[in-house]
Amino acid sequence: MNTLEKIQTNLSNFSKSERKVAEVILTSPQTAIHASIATLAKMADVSEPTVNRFCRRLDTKGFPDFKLHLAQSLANGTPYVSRHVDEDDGPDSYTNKIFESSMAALDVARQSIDPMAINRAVDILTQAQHISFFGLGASSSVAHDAQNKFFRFNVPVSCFDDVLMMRMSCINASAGSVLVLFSHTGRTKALVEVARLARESNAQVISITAKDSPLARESTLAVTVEVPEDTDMFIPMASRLAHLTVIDVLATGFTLRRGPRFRENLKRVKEAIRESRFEKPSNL
Amino acid sequence: MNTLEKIQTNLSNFSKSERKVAEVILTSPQTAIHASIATLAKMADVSEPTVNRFCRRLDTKGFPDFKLHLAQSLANGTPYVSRHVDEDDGPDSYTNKIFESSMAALDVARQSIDPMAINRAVDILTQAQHISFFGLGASSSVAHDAQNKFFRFNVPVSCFDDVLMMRMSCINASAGSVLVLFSHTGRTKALVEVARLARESNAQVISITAKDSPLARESTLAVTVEVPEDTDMFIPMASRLAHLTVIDVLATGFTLRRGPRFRENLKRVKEAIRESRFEKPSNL
DNA sequence: TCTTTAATGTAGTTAATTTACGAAAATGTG
DNA sequence: CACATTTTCGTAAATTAACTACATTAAAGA
Repeated sequence: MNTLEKIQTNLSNFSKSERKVAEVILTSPQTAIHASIATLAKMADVSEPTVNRFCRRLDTKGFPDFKLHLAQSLANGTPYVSRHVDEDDGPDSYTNKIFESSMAALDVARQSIDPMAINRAVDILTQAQHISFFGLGASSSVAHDAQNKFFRFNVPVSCFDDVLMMRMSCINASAGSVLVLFSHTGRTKALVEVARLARESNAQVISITAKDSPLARESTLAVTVEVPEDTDMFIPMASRLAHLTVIDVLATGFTLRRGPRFRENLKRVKEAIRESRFEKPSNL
Repeated sequence: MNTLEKIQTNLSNFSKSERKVAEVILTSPQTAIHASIATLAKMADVSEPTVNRFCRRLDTKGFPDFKLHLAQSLANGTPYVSRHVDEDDGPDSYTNKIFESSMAALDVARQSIDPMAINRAVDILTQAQHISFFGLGASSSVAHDAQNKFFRFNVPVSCFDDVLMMRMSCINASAGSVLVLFSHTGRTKALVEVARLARESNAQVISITAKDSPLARESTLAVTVEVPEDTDMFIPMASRLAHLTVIDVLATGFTLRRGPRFRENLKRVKEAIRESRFEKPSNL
């Protein structure tokens, strides 16, 4: 709940003087955020510490912090909010809603990711002798994408979206093998089983999945991602986007770790594709 | 213009030290709004007055006022700016940059999409007797994802990431066939050729690609998407995300067109997967 | 009415921000 | 290339704002 609404709802819980402060803020919030604690106290006809206590009561660190929160709740220009598609939405409407929900989901995912986990994952990946990407169902395309990306790095990669192949691959895995498993829920039995098998072969298992999930527990390293999934649609949407972005992050970390000379290599890969394309007109 | 964008655009107008401050703020704006001027100065390795001058340069009354503006722009609409990853960025920094760039890219893509093209694409898809998804290279995983999604709709679908298979598939295509081609550039010779072949077989060709590209011209319907691609990295990143989101939009349009009874079907598909998963603890 | 507790204000303390000024760097000029 | 001028930046002092501790008052209960 945003701060302004919070003031509104808690109005009855405040003491007499605190309510005076609340009234002033609700009447002209724009003035409030630019006022000093002294000014505001005078406007509400209370003492400065009362204003301060009022702020603390709203779970803020103090007056300046409170102003920050208030400012944010005032800037309600409908940010990236996940919005549900309605039955009677037109193309224009549902297109926007879905794009906005996707952006909102990425935002949530971003905040939930632990950069240290990313860093450790990059550590492991850079030392890998072979990287395998595994994903089932909707995550199989994510795994394919990862393969495509890391293939460009001139690292031995493979990718499976088939449980039997995964299991066979695990048996042949060794200490230098790194497996990257993608699963939104982290509860797909077959995949959790694969993680266990792989670890029995001393391979390293990195999972991109949900926090505290069976898969996360079964992995050497879990990069946990929180994604708000719109369950109305019964189709995973946002989680793929988040996982793909995690791939981008890992790939970026990988290239950074390898240094500038390595990037020359990427350039050459890209140039190798060029001749398969039609030239762009003149302006470039 | 919001404060964060303003910092981004004026980056070149700042002096050396002010730019250091700008970098710190752009890297972690959330930290910045909660920091004191002293902390921020230390983070940017400049003096406190420099931070203050930086604030004034952005038409604010001073540091506290600046924080207020920044807080608002963080809460507001599109605070995300596409930013390049630096050589010496840490995991925290590049993770944020990439997520933010992705969000910014989706925002640009959203604005560039013509809802009427979406609508027509949905028209065509709902009437299809068979849908094939084609993509090469980085787009092959996009095509796979589309297949996975539309497969749930109980529509005959196929997916190819191999040119020969695509061509064979085109020969066998008929009037009821719909091909969906994914290509960021729209300049991949092989794919443009496939589009032509398909149309010769009277199949409908929908392309998700760049505006005014050879592929767009060769298609029955082009859903054109503009994506700001960070060419520094030599790896396609944002375009896949945008294309996947377009898939989501098309799939959504598809289900809406089919009506509520159709969505019951999706629910059943989802429930069919359930038993392959570990139960979630008790709280749900 | 007295006691106890909660609420509020006063005054002092601490912390943060801003200003004034001077040094250093950068830029332009003879 | 030396010198002058302007811009940039930092140090230190001054100012302002915010917070704490404590005293006082009001309210509630016995």
